[in-house]
Amino acid sequence: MATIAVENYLKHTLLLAQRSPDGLVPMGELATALQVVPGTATTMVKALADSGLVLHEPRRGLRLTVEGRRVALNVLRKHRLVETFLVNVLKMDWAQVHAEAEQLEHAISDAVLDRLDALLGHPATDPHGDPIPSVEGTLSSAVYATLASCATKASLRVVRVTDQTADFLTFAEAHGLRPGAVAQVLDRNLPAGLVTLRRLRSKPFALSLAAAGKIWVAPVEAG
Amino acid sequence: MATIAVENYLKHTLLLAQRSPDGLVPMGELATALQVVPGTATTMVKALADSGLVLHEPRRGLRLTVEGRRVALNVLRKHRLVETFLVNVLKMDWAQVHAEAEQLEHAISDAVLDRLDALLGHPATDPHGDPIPSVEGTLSSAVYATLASCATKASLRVVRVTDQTADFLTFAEAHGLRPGAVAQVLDRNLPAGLVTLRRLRSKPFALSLAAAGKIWVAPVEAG
DNA sequence: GGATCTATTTTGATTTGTCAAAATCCATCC
DNA sequence: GGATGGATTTTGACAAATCAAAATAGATCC
Repeated sequence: MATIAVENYLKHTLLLAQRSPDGLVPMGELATALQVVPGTATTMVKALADSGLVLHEPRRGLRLTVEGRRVALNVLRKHRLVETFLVNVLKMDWAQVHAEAEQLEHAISDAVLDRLDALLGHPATDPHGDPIPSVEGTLSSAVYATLASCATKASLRVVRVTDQTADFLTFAEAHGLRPGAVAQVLDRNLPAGLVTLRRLRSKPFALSLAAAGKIWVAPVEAG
Repeated sequence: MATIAVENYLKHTLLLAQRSPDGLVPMGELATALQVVPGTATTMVKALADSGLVLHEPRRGLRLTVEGRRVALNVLRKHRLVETFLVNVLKMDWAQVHAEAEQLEHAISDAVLDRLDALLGHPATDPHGDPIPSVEGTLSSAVYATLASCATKASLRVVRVTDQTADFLTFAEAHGLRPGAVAQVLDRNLPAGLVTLRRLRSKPFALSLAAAGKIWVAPVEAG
């Protein structure tokens, strides 16, 4: 069975590969994500390649094999279902649950995972709006507009918050910016790098373009 | 923070110390419990002693320090609350949950532990009847009679099943021998090493003295 | 097309936890 | 009171994962 370190390398490779068109992940990005020095990543990736979990293209990067992707998706599924459990059942603060899930994702068995999934009603996304991989190994890759790129004035529904930092999530929570919330962009000042926002019946407030880009939104639908 | 290995050494030391009047645990017992060779236990115990978690009395054994006991109780509390959660909430088979909890006990934070404890209604024992250490670090050490030592004919309530082996728990479950069940010892044949038992309205059945000694019982009380 | 810069790899060392097997201690037994 | 035997400790080795720092490969820039 994969060690905790192996699971982490594979999970982060999957997450980084998602934002790269060809699925090739540079060594440096992986090392940064895992908070190890580059040499450590090289050593480990070579070992993963020997185990058939990744393909290593020296000096270019790595990509997951089918088996590596399978393992990575299973870990990600555990992570996101655990987060959902911690928020929906244990009522924990969504800013904390990422750190908790980083540990638990390596400790829960597939049997427990299945029970949790059933208890939670087979959710499609976690509390941050991140898609939960299915048992069969499919992962939604839907792309949405963000508060930095969407049309102004229209009513929009928040669908995903793509920054797991506790500080950012606490800020978002404080302004009601969690999946399901409805808001509209009042103004976007590019030179100043500011977006002005209003939630239903609340006071307008501003946030940076960088922060706004982390909030994914969709048009509000009937019902 | 304590590593997984350290937590396991301390937890098993606590469990073994409970069945020793002076709290001294022989090296060999610890090594057997942890499934390591004796030399490994010696090495590790010396390291634990350097960290102030145990006292090592060379060639005699080891005992927990106050700090070591504190850590061990916290791990044991996690283990038993997780087992309770897995059985009571996720409805898992009580024969499986010990193995699951062995992993999870090292991955759940104190914050999650507190929420779990509240969700479960602050239980005093786990599904096997093993006492759950309190947040304050107290652990019931109540001793009961067993089906191998109790009076015959009297109605008795099962309070604890002290063998976490999946096979044994499956056997016990099949005969309804879980905490709360009521049964009476019909006969005890010492030369044959057999105990004959009957649960309310069920057919009598026999089990070995060794097996009977693992089932703890108390007099049935009114209500 | 050579100098330079940056990302990556290599090298050597460290920590943690483990095993195999040899050495040692100590209680006990004649 | 020395031989025996079982538990414990010591010794030397190893695997996994990491870091620091030197070496190297590639891209880029005049």
